[in-house]
Amino acid sequence: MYHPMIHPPLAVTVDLVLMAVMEGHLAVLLQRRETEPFAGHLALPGGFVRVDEGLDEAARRILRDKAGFAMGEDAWLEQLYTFGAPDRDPRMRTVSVAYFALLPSAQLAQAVGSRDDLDLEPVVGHPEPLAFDHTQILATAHDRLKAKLDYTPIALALLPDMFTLRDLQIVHEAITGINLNKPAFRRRMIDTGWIEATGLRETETAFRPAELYRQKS
Amino acid sequence: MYHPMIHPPLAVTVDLVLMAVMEGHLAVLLQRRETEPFAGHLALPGGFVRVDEGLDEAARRILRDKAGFAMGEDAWLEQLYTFGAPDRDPRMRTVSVAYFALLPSAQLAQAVGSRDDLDLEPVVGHPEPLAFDHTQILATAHDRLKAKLDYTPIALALLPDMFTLRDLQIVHEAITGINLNKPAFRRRMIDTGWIEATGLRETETAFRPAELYRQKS
DNA sequence: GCAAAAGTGTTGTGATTACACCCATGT
DNA sequence: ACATGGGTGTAATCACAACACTTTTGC
Repeated sequence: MYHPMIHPPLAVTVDLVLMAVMEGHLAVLLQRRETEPFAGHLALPGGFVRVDEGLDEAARRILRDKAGFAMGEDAWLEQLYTFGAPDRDPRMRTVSVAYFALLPSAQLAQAVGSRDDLDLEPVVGHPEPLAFDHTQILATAHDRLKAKLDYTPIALALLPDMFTLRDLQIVHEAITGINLNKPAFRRRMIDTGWIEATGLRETETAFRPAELYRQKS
Repeated sequence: MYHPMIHPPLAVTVDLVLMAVMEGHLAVLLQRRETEPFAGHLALPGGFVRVDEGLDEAARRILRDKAGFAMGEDAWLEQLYTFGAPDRDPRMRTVSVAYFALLPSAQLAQAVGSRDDLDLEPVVGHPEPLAFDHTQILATAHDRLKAKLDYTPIALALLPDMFTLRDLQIVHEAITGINLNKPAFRRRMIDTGWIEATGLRETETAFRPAELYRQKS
């Protein structure tokens, strides 16, 4: 059934779409390529899957390499889609299992600040074309994020442990690009049961401080 | 960056979850294995991805091999998820890109009838464990199908070109396992805009014949 | 007390369901 | 005529959004 001569094995990679919401805009972590092909272009971070590690494991390893050890553990990480067009990498036939990961902006900013090769770019209205089929991968990740916003607590992965309802609304607006009605949004979020009030308040605010919420259970 | 010695390539396969609704029950196409490992177990049909073909292309080739040429073209085919645990195949490290495909029951029954090695089994309450991680792949496919039922016209892929609203309701009930209210279901389906009345009627029915609908546009 | 943002009450609308009923057809 | 399933009308419920309003805080 299986003959290596007839069915040569392929290179399998993981590409990572690591996103955060910074100052009201959805941003993605990119890496400037120094070698051909696509030298000088921005690309998603990625790497080869090792023979003895699973796909999720490989994705988490790459996440730790880019965002630092501490962030790797509790970040939202989810398989996105697998891209395998024969000509997607001019060097060789590769199949790339794309993952997307979400981090609070503070953690991602800290990780990027300490590295020269990493770059945060806006997801929407980004002018520069990415290397390989990474523009398509990024679009797929953005679509998936938009779709899951309404029926999963995925947005909470983009916020710190405690956050205000306004913070949460900003995250939603950044991802969908749609401005939401404040009272409707508040009640919709509270009704989901995903979050609970802490009893604590914002500090160092110019005006009335808002209540801090946290993820439930 | 890429050293074949350090990053040996992996075997990449496509596994196919080919489903249909037969007599009110969701069924899946399985193949009895004759060789080790898992000899005698039922398994999803699959095959290796060739170096010069894309993933969708490989999935469609396998679909044609199993269901016959004519069906391969217009069947619903969609990438499901990629499974790559290091020990999922005891022979070697393989990464399997799972696809799911949908066919009208008449077409699938015809394809299976002409082949001894193929078998249609119910998806729910199937007692026999499948080979490899195929039980998990099948469960993932069933979940995906349930989820997409409400916001895509995916159920129409399980029906012939013309069908009654009762047929469509049976398909929905078979997939979700939930009995639906007839008038509510009718109107919900018509309001989606996915289907249109043809003006034609069922024939050879014992009682009042129902109107035939077809997919719009 | 004023500005600014947090938070709530009220109403309207659209989607969906449940139930009851009428309609059309073959025997 | 009647049994059977197709198809429709009506009312109740729910989710959600829009808007106006009150409340709370720092200056």
